[in-house]
Amino acid sequence: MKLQQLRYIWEVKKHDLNVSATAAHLYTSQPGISKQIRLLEDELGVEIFARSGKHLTRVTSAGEVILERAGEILRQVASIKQIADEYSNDASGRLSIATTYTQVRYVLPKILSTIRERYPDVSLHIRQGTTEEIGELATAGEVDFAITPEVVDRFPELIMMPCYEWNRCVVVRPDHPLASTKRLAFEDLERYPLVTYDAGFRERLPVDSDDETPPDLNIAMSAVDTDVIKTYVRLGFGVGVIATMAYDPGNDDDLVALDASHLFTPSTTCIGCRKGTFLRKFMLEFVELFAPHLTAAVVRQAFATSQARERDELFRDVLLPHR
Amino acid sequence: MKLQQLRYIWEVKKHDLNVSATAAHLYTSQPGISKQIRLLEDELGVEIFARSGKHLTRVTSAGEVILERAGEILRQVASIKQIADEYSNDASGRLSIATTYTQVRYVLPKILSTIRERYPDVSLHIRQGTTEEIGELATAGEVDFAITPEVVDRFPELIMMPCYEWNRCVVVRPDHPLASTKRLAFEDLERYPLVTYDAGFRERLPVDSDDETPPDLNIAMSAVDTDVIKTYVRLGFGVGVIATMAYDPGNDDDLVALDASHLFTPSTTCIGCRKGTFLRKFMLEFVELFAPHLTAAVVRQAFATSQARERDELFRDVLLPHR
DNA sequence: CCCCATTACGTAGCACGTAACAATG
DNA sequence: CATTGTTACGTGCTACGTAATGGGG
Repeated sequence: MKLQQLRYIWEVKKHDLNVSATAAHLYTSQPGISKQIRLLEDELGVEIFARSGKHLTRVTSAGEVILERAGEILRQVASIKQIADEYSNDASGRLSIATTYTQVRYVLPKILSTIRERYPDVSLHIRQGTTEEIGELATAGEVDFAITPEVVDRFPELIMMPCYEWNRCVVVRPDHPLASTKRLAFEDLERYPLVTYDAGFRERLPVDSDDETPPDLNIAMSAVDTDVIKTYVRLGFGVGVIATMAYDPGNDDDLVALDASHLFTPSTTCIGCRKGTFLRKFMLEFVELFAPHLTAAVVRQAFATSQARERDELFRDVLLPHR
Repeated sequence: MKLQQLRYIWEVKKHDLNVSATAAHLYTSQPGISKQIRLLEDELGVEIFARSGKHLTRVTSAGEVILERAGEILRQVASIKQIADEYSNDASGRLSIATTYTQVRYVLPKILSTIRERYPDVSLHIRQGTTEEIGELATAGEVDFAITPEVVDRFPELIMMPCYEWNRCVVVRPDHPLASTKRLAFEDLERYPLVTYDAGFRERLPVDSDDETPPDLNIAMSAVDTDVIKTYVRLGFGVGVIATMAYDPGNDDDLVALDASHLFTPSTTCIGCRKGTFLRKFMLEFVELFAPHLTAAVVRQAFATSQARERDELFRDVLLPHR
């Protein structure tokens, strides 16, 4: 068994069992991959991929389990390289983050600038996606960190750590009837068409209602991207509901922002990464810059705690003094 | 990075940094190992072993972390082979167990005979040791199963499952004053020298005393091996305290056995194996033979539950109908 | 008929073994 | 001086690339 063989089966699966495409992506020949897979299967005495004639049609049941382990091995190999890099040159490396548009656009710039200053030799890689995609990227080990604008617990391989709570605000054109409202009421929002984040992208608007009446909101338009929302608010499509941190007093003063923190339950932004990830110095610094209570010590402790419940307790204790 | 290189550094560490000895054990040349280790270190840009002159003196700090990951990789590789074996020929393979003398001698024979009948092509491997050694063997992945005569929670990598409770009995020669005792009292034991299991081997005798007075027992002799204890009881060294299951009515009728279950708190025998172990069909059958409530479904669920507390609850529920 | 995996074959690289060397205690 | 790791060197294996072959949809 060779590491390359494991890499090959892993990549072939990732490329939907297309060996040619895999070969192209790995800059190698396709017969080479074919051969190595066959050799591995011969050595193990089990087919990993089922073939119909000359096509790989599906992963066998044995293959499923083997691929899982292979993935784990490849991640460990990657982490060994990280470890080596850390000890040979702790100032260079790679930091990859998957998150949402709002984070990239409004929160990360300042933090990543600081990282760039401190670590000019660390290359930064950002990927955007839905909460679901972010979680999957981190689970697959394709990015180091997942930053989600909500608490997610459906990725058991990830250790998610709460960073900060955020609220929503309402943005309207200055000529909109709501523009002069002092304190926004929920009924105000029901009267006008809304423009806000995609349901499912972020969770549906979490309404803060004591009575259990379902909110009768009219979502006229939704987008994944705060700037798109603002644009359509500017065009008069309706009332925008966005994250408070996405209102930029400098650039957005052609819009009126109204606090809506009393209308919606606050959300919690979380940062997380895969269990077993080797955390490099600059990664720990990044996390601490992003959420000052998540010091290296706290993060290490969270990683040492295998039980989600205990981690929750840890974070509760750590967050308290920061509120 | 090659799998062999990882294997080499792992083995060299295991052989106390002696490359020559490692080479001998792996039936390869020692320059080959030296070279591969150097190559790996060059590739990673970090020394894994610190050298003074021509001797490997210690593992570097980077090496510590790397070796940990390397071990994990090697275990995953082994488990891939297990998986392949399971799918290609689920009736042949290897079953290795680390446990104490009493288990090997009095409990396992019947169970292993059944396994041998059902799976004549499965080779069986038993290793004996103290509770500590058993746990370490299983943690290192050198045996599939650890069977301990007590509950141990100091091996976080192991998933330990309770099997059955057992009590102690007292054995004496027929001419001993206690031989005709109807119901043994604790004071009876205090009057005579005792021969029992090594303290530390099994935990010290767990005394069932309502009053908190420390027991005033006179351990005249201790051994790891029940047969040794019996032998010395036969020679008149004193009163033997052994596990009930270790009294064999057929062979031991030259000794008188007295129930002592009311004098000592019962112990719980546990079986466990390393997290992430791929459990073969015959392994699951073995576990179920050993502890009928630990069916394949229960074991799988235990493995799927990462949190020790939740596992405890699971076992509590599963054990109830069996008591 | 195109796409794709397998087979065939040649080559370059490398892992491994033997032998000589160096350093340590 | 014995033990142990490193360097030097030769060889056989094998991974990989190119080219040709064969099956499926």
